[in-house]
Amino acid sequence: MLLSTKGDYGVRAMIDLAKHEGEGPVQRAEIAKRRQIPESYLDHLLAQLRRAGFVRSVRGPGGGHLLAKPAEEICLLHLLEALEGSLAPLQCLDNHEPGAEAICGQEWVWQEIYDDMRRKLAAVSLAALAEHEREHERTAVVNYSI
Amino acid sequence: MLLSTKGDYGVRAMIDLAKHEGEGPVQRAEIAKRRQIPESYLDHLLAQLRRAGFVRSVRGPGGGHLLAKPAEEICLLHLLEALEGSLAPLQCLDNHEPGAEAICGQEWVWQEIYDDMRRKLAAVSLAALAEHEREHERTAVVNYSI
DNA sequence: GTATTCACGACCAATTCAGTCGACATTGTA
DNA sequence: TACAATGTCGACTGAATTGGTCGTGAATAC
Ligand code: FES
Ligand code: FES
Repeated sequence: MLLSTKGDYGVRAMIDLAKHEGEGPVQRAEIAKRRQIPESYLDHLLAQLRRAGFVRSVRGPGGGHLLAKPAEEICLLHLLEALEGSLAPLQCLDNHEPGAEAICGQEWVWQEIYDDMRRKLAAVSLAALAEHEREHERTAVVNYSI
Repeated sequence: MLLSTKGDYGVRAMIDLAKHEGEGPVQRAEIAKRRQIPESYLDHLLAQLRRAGFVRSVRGPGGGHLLAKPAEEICLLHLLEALEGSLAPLQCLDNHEPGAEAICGQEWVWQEIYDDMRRKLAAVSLAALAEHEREHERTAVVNYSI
């Protein structure tokens, strides 16, 4: 498993914020309910996202959480790296020791896969994810109404 | 981390066997030394690989381990899945629950990355890995001799 | 000043990782 | 036949990670 629930939940929460961009703060309890995340756990994730500069939070009545920057400027790669640390499929791709190739001749395969994955994740913005979800909702409704 | 040391060590061992294909059994101690794997741990991995049908083992003096089928017919995908279980980057890609898209709109991204990764791993055979390593050895020697 | 909301850290149970160890089975050789 | 070399198997373990819960406290709108 490359991603723990932390990454998954964190992205879910961010998609939720993106879908309510420009509508003022969204409360933790709302996100937790809509995205099926334990609220007290979501607390930690939002804290992490806030420290990483993706989220801005407002206290007091009517408070909640908002995107700290436009959804178009947040890509899945940076988001997940903030939540999960490195996404490297193998330890050695992060801190590469010289001479490793001699004892383990498979790094080239994984390096390529890793690069490819990062490229793909970098190409997906939060705005794209939110739009994709809206699109999905529309087709789901259509299917239901038939 | 998608792969634990189990997968990495296991593949290292298999590459070692592939490089000695046709030369009779290779002993655990040799593999462990060459590939820097704790020998008693390697024991478990070889057992797993044997149960999965990739390795044949011979007991007694002069015994050891060999590939159970030609190196060309063993691909990295099946090998790693035997060692690690599923390689899915997220739980939900294995046992997909209906309705998940409504609460977590990112599966499409990961599904694509996953499919891509599997395709790449399936395209790499143990023979290719062994050959790649031999090639690397040659260029390393050349570099050293300059 | 009170209700609402976020902020932060302590704590926890379960699981997985990365092994180690010891007893045992098999087989080639002297 | 005895013995040495080798693989086989399962029990056990310490450390880390995962996926949370809970309680206290701080900010702020009203
Ligand atoms: S040590 Fe890097 S792939 Fe094995
Ligand atoms: S539940 Fe599948 S990607 Fe989030």
